[in-house]
Amino acid sequence: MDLAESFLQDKGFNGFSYAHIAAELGVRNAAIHYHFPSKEELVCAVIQRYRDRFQLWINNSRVKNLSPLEKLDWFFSIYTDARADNGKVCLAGSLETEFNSLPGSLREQTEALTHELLAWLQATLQEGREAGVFQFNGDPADKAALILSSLQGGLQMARALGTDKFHTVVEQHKQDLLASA
Amino acid sequence: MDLAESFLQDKGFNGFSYAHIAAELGVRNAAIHYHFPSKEELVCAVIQRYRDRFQLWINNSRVKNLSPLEKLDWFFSIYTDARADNGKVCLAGSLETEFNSLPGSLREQTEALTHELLAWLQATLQEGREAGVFQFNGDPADKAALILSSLQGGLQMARALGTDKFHTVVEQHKQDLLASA
DNA sequence: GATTTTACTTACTAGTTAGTAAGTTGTCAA
DNA sequence: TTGACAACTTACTAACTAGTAAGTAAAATC
Repeated sequence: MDLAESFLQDKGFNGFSYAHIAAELGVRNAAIHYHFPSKEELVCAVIQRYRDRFQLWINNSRVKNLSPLEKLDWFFSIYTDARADNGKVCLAGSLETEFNSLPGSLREQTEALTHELLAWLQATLQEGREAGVFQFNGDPADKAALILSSLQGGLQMARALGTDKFHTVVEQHKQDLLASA
Repeated sequence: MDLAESFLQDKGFNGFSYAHIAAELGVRNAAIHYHFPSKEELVCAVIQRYRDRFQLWINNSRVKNLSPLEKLDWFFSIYTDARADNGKVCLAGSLETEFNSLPGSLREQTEALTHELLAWLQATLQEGREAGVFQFNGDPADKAALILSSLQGGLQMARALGTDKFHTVVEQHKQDLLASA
């Protein structure tokens, strides 16, 4: 599952095969089919684990007790770390790009994951604005969609243009949110 | 080439084959290999055509004489139209997601295309700010990267969450840029 | 100690992939 | 009228794809 997740973020759903994972593990194709009968089930389990992990994180007191700005920094660090790890891309973003060639259950998982990321970001933005730390126009839900989409897109853009381009996007977001009215 | 471009935006580089194009055209695989010996050459030609088309557009007086706000609306409309056309995704964004499994020449093309999109957006933002129409913090290059990344990411997110989510992202950008200081 | 279960292996299938070689047909120019 | 060429076709290859069936060895259970 670690390898599947890594390949997903690296090459996309259509970019890796059982053979790639088997080779890396030093086992045969069939060994993976034993644990995950179909590719759909394998990737489904990977996304589910990713979702569970995110829920665990945001419900953990170590994140829950952070200030809005610290929460945002923590969230950004997920993407910065992904970028630092061989230019990996957000799992949700990778799946969305291939959404139209994805089996049904994976579309649902992708949708659910994206909703969960957005919901948390929206709540954090709202919390920060109410605390007077963040400034932005309009609905927190819209600003959350803007930020998440640009994080996902930024990771992809960084592959063509380098890590710096991604860091400036993150910094620009912070500058926009923290600019005094 | 039209079909290849469409498939690229729909399924990604690893998501379509010669057979898909041949079937749609009612010809055999080999007929496409006759015109484009390798998939790399086919996709390379598609990106080159896309780049040429963009250069033609931005150098055409119909776009060149537009106001900064109208230029921005025109740029956004490229993405809105793509979204409206069966949920297609930005060509640059699609290629960047699979960047790590792309042949060398396609990486260079993707890089060049992204640079050209960014450069035009940056110039337009700068022009708008100098004309007093746009307000934003920091370097126009950074704001351009933020906007482009969120357009690319937004198109992908819209696949999972629907067209509305993309429109709110576009509206949010306009609101941010036009907000009186 | 016998039996079941787990985690594999070897060996395979049917379908798809990009790509090639050689033959066919229609058009157009000399 | 001939010949060249463009645009295909049929027929193929080698590699890869997800997925399966049957066999095996070790560990856990009874």
